[in-house]
Amino acid sequence: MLSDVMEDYLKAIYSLQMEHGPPVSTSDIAEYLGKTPPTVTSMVGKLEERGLVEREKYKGVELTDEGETVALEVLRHHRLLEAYLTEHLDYSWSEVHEEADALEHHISEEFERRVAAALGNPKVDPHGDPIPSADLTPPDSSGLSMLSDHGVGDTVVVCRVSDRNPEELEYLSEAGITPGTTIDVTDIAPFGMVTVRVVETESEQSLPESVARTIRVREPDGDCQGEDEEVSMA
Amino acid sequence: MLSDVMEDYLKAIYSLQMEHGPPVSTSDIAEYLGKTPPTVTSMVGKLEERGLVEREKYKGVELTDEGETVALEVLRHHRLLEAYLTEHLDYSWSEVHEEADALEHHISEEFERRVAAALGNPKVDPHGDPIPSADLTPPDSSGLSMLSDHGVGDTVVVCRVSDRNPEELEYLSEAGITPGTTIDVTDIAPFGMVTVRVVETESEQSLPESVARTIRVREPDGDCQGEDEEVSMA
DNA sequence: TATTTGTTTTAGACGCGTCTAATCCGGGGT
DNA sequence: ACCCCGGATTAGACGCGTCTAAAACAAATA
Repeated sequence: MLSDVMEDYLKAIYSLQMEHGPPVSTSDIAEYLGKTPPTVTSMVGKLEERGLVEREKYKGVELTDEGETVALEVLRHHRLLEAYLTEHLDYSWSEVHEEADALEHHISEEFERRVAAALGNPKVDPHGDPIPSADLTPPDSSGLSMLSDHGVGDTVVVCRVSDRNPEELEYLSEAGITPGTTIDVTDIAPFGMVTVRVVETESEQSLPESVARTIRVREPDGDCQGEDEEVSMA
Repeated sequence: MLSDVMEDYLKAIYSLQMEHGPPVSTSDIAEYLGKTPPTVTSMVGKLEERGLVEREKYKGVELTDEGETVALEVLRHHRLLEAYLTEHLDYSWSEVHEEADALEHHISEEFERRVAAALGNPKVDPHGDPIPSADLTPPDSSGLSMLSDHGVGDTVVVCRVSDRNPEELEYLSEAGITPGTTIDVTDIAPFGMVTVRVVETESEQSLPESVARTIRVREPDGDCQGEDEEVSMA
């Protein structure tokens, strides 16, 4: 049986792989999880023994298929919980992440099924992140780009925002930038500031590039890979 | 911050105190939690250092007020979860205990509040156990007796059944013995078997004395201390 | 009172997950 | 080709929660 901590490492490695692709460095994992690099080295050693990651010393680490499956399972729990809390317990958009992090390791398969059923098997969570399906096949996230990769004049639709930072989330929520929102890029300052116009509210918002990098968007005519806008938000 | 494990010990000591009164012995705690006595001795030492229990060496242990408050908090979580799972996620009577045990340590105060609100602040869980109030004052369980303490001819109403054993719970559920049920004691065998007639279903059931001890009952005209039959069961 | 019996505690060990301090690569610059 | 520096790993420690084996104790019995 895997410990909660191991699951956290696998989830972290998965997320980092999604962002920068493998291999994932020791220090990136350490930073992501708030641990020291030696701690990570030691833990990664154990994950390797268990066949959950592949490692090349001094190079970095990559999930095996088995490791990825575990990560997807945890992620499924996390995102189903986020959706459930939002939908049925009146949580706001920015409050759910922490709660889901605490619960994701401790729910049974039965609970997972019932929550999924109560939600009607949603495909995305309230942040727009895809919820891995029950069979844990890797979701496909092609067709999405980072808002920060777009230039002035581009019009895009928001698909996902990162759920890692509650303040950021709060801010975006205030600004009306949520999954489904259409935005125009109106200005890019040289010092890493992106200004956008939110089409729905006619308001302009400036975002630091660090935030723009966490916002995934698609072309106006495209599809967020897990299109299913039935999950509401507060 | 208290660990999950410490919370489990406090909860166990609380339950044992409810059953047999203080002091609670090392071996009873060990038995209850499935640990060895030396493990319990060591843990109890830590709880004592933190002021959560009072201990007399070789005698036993008793919760301090602070320790009791922690136990009640955990118990509140547990029982709210049991009620919620039964009410909103379609769990059956006998399935909820394990799930609640896994989750009780990991929900936030916010979650507790929202679940309580979603249930309409119930006073008892599906097994009939009183849910400690939000202010964590000790619930009063006077007026209840054990079914095993009654004699032939007595008529009583079931208030609570223990939630610790799923099979037992399953059996009682089948037998129609649930909180609110009225039963007559029709026979007591010398080898520890109690036979009762369930008034509602007109059926007779025989129960080993060990089970009869876990069923709390009241006089037909009395009140289960947390009377509030709005929590249903499956 | 002396002994036996059963429970409790002490002693010592182990794995997990974490840390700090020290050492060890390896790639980039001179 | 050499050195240097930043990131990675090893070494060694610690607290937690657990165990087994051995010692200490209390209470009942002879």
